[in-house]
Amino acid sequence: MVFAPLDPVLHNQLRLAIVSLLVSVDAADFTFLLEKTGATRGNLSVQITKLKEAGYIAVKKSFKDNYPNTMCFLSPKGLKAFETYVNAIKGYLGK
Amino acid sequence: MVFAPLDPVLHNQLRLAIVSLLVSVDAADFTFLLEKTGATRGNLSVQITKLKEAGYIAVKKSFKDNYPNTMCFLSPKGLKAFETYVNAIKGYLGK
DNA sequence: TCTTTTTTGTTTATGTTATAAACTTATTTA
DNA sequence: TAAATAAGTTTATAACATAAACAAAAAAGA
Repeated sequence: MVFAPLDPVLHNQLRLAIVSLLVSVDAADFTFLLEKTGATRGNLSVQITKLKEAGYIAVKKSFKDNYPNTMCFLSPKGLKAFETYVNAIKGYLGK
Repeated sequence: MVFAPLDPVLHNQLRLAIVSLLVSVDAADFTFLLEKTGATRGNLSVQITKLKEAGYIAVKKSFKDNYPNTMCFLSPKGLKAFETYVNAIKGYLGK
């Protein structure tokens, strides 16, 4: 048995949840992510920024119904990193 | 889809690897864990202590062939925590 | 026998991270 | 026009992860 390194960007509860959501929905705004993850706004904001800086997601800011709207999209790099992470951590989970 | 909280004791690469190993071998000494995980001695020492403090493993120190020997065993609490963690993180990994 | 190396760890130092609290800016409602 | 709501961002700080430094005893070499 070998323990593959775990991508530190994804080995974080909230960032992993965000990317996991984006894999299935392909686009999600700040409020949606807030509701689905149960995170605080501050934490969500920080982790979105980190995922963006890592190149794992793209972020488009606009206005929707007069309010700011932050839309997140998974990038190919993010998808690949997620798949790699999933395979890596499975090596830790046994059987 | 719901994102269960991830036990912070286990949501760490080295500690997860240690517990993962102990699930299958049921007893492992310091040197064995060192080789299997590829960790540094310092990091391994610290994380063994944390797992012990969490009550997830038991540690027996003795002498073997004139050298100190640190033996680690998974506790029932540790096994349960590991199983809970495995189920929890699977909810993040999709499909 | 003396000193150098090896073995088996622990302790410490420090840069990083995760998170909530505080703050911001604009909008709607009373 | 004041208060409340919406949608985020910035900042402060405690906790964490890790490697480097340290320690103590045993073995090997000279």
